[in-house]
Amino acid sequence: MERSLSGSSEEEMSITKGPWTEEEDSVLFNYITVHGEGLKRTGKSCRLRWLNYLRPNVRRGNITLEEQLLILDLHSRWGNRWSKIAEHLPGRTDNEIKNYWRTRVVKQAKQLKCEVNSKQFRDTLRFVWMPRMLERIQAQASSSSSSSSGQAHQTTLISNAQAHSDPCGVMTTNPSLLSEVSSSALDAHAPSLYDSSASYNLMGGGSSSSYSAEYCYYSDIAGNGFGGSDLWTDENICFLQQLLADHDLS
DNA sequence: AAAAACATCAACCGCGCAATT
DNA sequence: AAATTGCGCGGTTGATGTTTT
Repeated sequence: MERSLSGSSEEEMSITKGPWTEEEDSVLFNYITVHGEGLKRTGKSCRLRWLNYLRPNVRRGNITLEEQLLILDLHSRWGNRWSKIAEHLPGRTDNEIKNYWRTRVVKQAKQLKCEVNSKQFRDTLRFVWMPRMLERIQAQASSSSSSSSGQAHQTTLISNAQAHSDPCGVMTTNPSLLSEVSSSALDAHAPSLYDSSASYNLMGGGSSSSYSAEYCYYSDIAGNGFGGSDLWTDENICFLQQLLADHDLS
């Protein structure tokens, strides 16, 4: 499998293998001489501590809306391939993403009494949560653009969100992060848990007409959308429960 | 104020693959 | 070619912090 190959980034390409040189032995020997064998930790534990905590540029906490959106999207393609997903979120570890998924997304599925992998819940994420997140991201971008340098960024967001008609085009909003999505969306090798004809089209039309139409309906009854800084509010959960109940009737 | 319940997140575990002996 | 060792992954646990009763 690709598992162990997945870490084939530049840094790891330069890893030295094979017999140790005298110089390497010397470096290791000097290091241990200075610092001692010290830690009563396994190599595995040290590695984990370094990767998830001590490594420079590692980011923890406050997962942004853009990151949440990206996680949901990439998870819909790759499932629980946490390390692969993490490659697309600079500074985030697979562990952190996994935790986010379990503590936030799985929790919400439970509240909605859905299986997290059920079509019902995946569709809810896809056609309700993700468009909502996108709206919020756009709203943030436009509100922050009134000051300083946000102007160009906002223009990009809006033009991308409205111009793209290809599947997942809506996702190509943030030049820094979300461009990852569009490139991976074009990757023919990327398996998707969803059928390939579906799309994130918010405006109706396209190949996912039934869900797009539903989304428009949801949008109407949802009024101005989800408020607050957290999308996973009680209010929103109630809304979704209602939504799913209605959906069951049809 | 204390206890219970819940949420979060760092760390551990076992497995499978790859590299090495 | 077989056995051993090392590594990275995903699943899970448990300690700690926070909220609710």
